[in-house]
Amino acid sequence: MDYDPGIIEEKWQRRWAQEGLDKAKDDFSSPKAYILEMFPYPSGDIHMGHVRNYVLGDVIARYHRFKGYNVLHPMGWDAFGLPAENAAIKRGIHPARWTWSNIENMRKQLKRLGISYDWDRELATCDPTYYKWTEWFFLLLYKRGLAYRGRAKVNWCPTCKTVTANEEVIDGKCWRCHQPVEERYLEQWFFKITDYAERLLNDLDRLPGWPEHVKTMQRNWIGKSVGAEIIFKIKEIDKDVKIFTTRPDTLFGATFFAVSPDSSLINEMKSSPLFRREEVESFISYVKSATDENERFGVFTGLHAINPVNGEEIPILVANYVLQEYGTGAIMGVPAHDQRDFDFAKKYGLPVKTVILPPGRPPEEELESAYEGEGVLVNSLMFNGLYNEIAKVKIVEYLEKKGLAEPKINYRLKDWLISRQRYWGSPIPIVYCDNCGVVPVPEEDLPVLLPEDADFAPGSISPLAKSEEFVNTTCPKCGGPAKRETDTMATFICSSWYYLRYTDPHNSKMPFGKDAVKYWMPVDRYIGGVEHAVLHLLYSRFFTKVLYDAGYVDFEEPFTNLFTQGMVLKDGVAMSKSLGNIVEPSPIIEKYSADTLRLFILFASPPEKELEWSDEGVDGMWRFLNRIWRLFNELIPYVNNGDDALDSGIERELIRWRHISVKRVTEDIIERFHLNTAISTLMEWSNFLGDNIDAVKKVKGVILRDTLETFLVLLSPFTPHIAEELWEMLGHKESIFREKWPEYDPNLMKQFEYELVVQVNGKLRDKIRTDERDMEKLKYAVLELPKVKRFLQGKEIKNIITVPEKLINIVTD
RNA sequence: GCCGAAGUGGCGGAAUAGGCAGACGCGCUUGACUCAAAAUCAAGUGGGGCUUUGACUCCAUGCCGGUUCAACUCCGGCCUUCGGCACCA
Repeated sequence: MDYDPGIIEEKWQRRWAQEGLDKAKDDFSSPKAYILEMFPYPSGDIHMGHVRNYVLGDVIARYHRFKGYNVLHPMGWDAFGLPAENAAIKRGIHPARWTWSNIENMRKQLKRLGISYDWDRELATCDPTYYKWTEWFFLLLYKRGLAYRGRAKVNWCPTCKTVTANEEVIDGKCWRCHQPVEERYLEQWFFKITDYAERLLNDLDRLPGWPEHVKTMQRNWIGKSVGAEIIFKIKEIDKDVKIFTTRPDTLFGATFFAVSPDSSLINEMKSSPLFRREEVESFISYVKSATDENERFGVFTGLHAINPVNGEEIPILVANYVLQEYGTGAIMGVPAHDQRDFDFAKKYGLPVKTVILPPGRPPEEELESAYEGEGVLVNSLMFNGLYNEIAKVKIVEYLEKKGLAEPKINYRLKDWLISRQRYWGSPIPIVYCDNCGVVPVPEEDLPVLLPEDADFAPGSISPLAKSEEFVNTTCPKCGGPAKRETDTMATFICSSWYYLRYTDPHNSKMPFGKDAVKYWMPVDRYIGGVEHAVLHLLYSRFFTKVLYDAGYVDFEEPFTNLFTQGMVLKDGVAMSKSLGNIVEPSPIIEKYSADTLRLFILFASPPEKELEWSDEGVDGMWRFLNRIWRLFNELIPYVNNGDDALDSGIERELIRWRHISVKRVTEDIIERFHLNTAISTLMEWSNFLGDNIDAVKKVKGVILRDTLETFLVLLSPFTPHIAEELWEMLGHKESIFREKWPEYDPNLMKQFEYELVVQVNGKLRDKIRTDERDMEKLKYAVLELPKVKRFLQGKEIKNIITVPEKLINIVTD
């Protein structure tokens, strides 16, 4: 009988669903494992990246079920977002219809892969029963003072016709459409994630199960810098201006003062007759149109700032490299100890004043570049001779007493802009009333439903604003006429809490039940792409911390272990429509089988690395599965051999292979997550069986049965269908997935005879097979080996190194 | 520029605690089966040397050096590639 996966896979997928094998049990007393993969955006089809992500998760989930855990392994849809609207505009289909039909299709594709999800817990963020609670979260943040409306410089994507968060702008381009974004000043809704900057940073240290590079990326993004704010007086007008610096120790070296072209100080300086209005204004308009962003430009304003520590007057410049949105939008320029200031000073002929000297450098030496390292203070009056790290503190303390400075920590992280001027998202449950102002929609009135008949063609205003029926409402407070907020929420809000919803997906009273969350959370294994290292993963951590503070959960981090898989490549580059190098999963499944595709994806590369697609590699996996099929068909009749069957060395070998393989596969799955080597172990094992098939047929039935059954259990997380079919052919009525994961016994892994490596001066000279385990005896025996003798000729033995049951190294002079 | 990861056959990759470098798979070569092909099976496959073709020998894990009886593995320095951040004061 030939391996016919079309029939087998359909048969078992149906039966597993009937039996409910993959359902998580709401029995909160047993040990649990929450295995989660990042849910997909329902774009239409599952692609290879999804396959990799979900097959990896499936192996882990199935393994944990074998180990007796109550496993939660759910799937859902990150279903709000722009592509639905764009498709709607292009093809005249309603975003909801487009989305739901994509979900339908992709669910089918995932089921065809045999991924063991608990489909009863499926969710979609665009479903009102879900986004009701997304709105609830908005209100929670609003109540806690973490959601506010503010005017700020924001990123506007002209292609997507909406604003985006800083996290969504990569190299000045929109994360979704890769087009350049524009700056706009707009009033928008923000989440105050900066309130959590310190905790988001510190708690990374409590996540040993996260990859270091992801934590580093988050640390960089949060961008903490410790320093001080120092007040400079403007000489010509009566005005104090704060600057932020991480180097207060270099304060005496400040030779100029600079503000950003967007600084409000520029306006205020106009009151002075000395202000060089024309130069400054033409400079600003020049800088705004300048294309070379890396070139530093500046212009003297005509005014001066007074250094608070020594009363020195230094010129105030407007400089394009001073950022308005970081620190205070003003800096002190210390050319001697900051490379940017140094380059700028050289360009405009500003003085360079050394105030920190590394040991051994004469103070009069002219600098070739800024010295940014440690040293001792000079030219700094009463602080001279202090080590700079100490001076940092002393100078701030000195000025603090005079009310001219205070220690300050700045973060690069900015508040999270969450408004989107688009239709297909969760409404923001806010009402504007002429009498009462901004009024949150009461919880009992949730959800604020998206109007179905909205004109969602994007324009300069949100599509919801064009729906009279939606906009016009009554004020929940005074009952008077009021207007609804017409922006929708960023979709990253929907995905910031979905992992909580899976624990209790049908709860109509709350976003999740306390007991369910307490039992299932945190997620034990979270698997997904590294592209969410900052975005989704930072936002989710933020949400969890807010919930913790509000008393809804008793943990502060949602994902205990995080795994970021590598990308799937074709011809060395990521698969993409524009390159036309996409390999679709479905035709591969049709041509071979789901098991073949699963096996290839797992075998071709370790999970964290990039995976290069190979048609020949898929062929190889297909051949392997066929070999397994034939091997089992040939051997299964012999599992009924009696106990009087031939007892030969092969039995010992079979037992040894079994225990070694169990150990290797188990450790590869759970400790190293190297599924490629787990599979190669199974290949080696099956090669051994195939190479010795005539002898294997003659062993005792119990031993053969144990060999075949153990093999199938180890194989089943990777290729569940073929394993289940062969399991049934071995006479089992119960599913293989109700089995226990096999144990191994190190004593049974030992070879009676083993191979001893013999080296002379660290070079391999011979190998001998022996059952002798006493290394002292072997030490002298190997000296008599002819090959060893040859290399010892005329040399004196200085030492003999032995590694038990492994190696002997003879060292000569 | 700063931070992080990685460099091993023709290719994907293995070597888990410093102990046989190249497991497993792909590809390739040869053979068997076949009218033929496919499929399958068998053998071989890092590079070089040979006036002993061998149970031979030398070289080889990005480069240079070090530690060690022994280094893909540890240490120091460099090179390259990829990823992240980037006028963040």
